[in-house]
Amino acid sequence: MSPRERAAELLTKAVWLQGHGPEMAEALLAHGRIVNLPAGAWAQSEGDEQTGITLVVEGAVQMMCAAPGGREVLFGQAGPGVALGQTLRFGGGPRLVTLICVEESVLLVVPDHALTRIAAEQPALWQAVAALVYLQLRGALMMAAEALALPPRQRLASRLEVMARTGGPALRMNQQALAEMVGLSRKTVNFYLLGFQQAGLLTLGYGEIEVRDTAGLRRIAES
Amino acid sequence: MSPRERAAELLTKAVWLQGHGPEMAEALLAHGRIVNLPAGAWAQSEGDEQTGITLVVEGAVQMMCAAPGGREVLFGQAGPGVALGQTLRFGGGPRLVTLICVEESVLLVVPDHALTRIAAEQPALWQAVAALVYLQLRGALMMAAEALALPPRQRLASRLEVMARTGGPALRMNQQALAEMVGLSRKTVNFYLLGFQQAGLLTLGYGEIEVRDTAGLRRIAES
DNA sequence: CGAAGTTTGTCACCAAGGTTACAATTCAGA
DNA sequence: TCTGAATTGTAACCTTGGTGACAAACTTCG
Repeated sequence: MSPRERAAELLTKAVWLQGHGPEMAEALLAHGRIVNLPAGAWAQSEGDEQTGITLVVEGAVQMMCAAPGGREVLFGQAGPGVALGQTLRFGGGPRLVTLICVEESVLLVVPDHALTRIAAEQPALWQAVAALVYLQLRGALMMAAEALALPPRQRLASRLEVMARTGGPALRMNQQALAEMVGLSRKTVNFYLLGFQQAGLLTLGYGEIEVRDTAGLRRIAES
Repeated sequence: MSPRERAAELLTKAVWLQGHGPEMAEALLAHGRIVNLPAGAWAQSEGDEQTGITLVVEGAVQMMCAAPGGREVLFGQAGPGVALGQTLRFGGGPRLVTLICVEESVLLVVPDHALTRIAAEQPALWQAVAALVYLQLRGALMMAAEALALPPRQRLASRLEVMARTGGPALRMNQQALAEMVGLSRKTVNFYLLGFQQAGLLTLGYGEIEVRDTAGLRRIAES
């Protein structure tokens, strides 16, 4: 299957496009651009296309976010089907999220001006964009709440459960990256991961974590 | 000035409504409802009006969010001018944010069905909603990044700086609430606050914090 | 196969925040 | 004015996660 066909399939299944008919997905495909990127590449780095909607079609990207003090905080990893919406129009300031490919990836990029053009014919596009941003808001808020209120072990379990649920049970990331995502040291993450493995909740590999029992992880997160 | 006039003034200044002309603010006012609530009251608790746009006109509300384990996490406080958009349409699940008045407050509530009605005449409304949600997303992401990456002292300074910048220098909240918002114990927060006061960055009162030097707080947050 | 680089598992030491508790202060209402 | 509730300031003790370092295991590429 070609990347474009794959993107079309992902768009038809996207929650934020439900109820808008196939013509909107087609418009996004028509006005968007398929981008191939090698591992380690920065997405969204060229010219005015820094913002708009980005859909991960194949591969995986890490999501980084700027924090005070010039810190770049790794806060998540996204696989095929995940879309990100961002724009410079509202509120100004620099780009919110930076994407970095952790492996060879294919993205569908629909820049701001393309969105404007689509909206000229399909005003409902903004409703879909609002839905997309709202989904991201939900995720970000949950993450913030977890980071503020959950103790380390529960926090780790919760994030593993979320990532396994949204991106499949096989998580391809090393423990250093995972540690950054939950705000802990690698040592601590390793310690708890070994415990989870002992309990049969997951299997550890080299640069990989296979989640085997999401319900069990959720139970820990809620404890 | 009547609450309705005050709401109109706040709407005309709202970032997320810029570029949409006065008729959109008027429509929100016309289809919205002014609600008076006493201290301690739950906002958004009646019937189908649980979601939509809520604008704080007078007073102050605390924002809570559900975390795993039935925990309700206090993550912020909003004063006049702050708007919240949320909806049950996308992604399902329970309401994202719960509002509780910390003092007698006046809110403008524009429920989902009213938004739909306004959008029938002004399709650009969804663009404004997308902008509003995007503003919230920015805030939530920054909060998550801070919670994950900043050490306690920097985290506290950063949140104080943000709240002083968006809601005025006089923060009316006790140290217990502040501690929950930054994910620390009251003891630790009290310790750092006394240090900040010593450095002349703020003044502590009974249930109140007067920020005097936001630049200084930002310097600490970035250190 | 062999070498280089990455990732994991582990250690001892240490700093730092959490817990629990209590006294002092401030405020609100009778 | 007086009383009770809420809030702040503070203490001792203790758990727990961070730091820095290093060996072992794994992967990859020549």
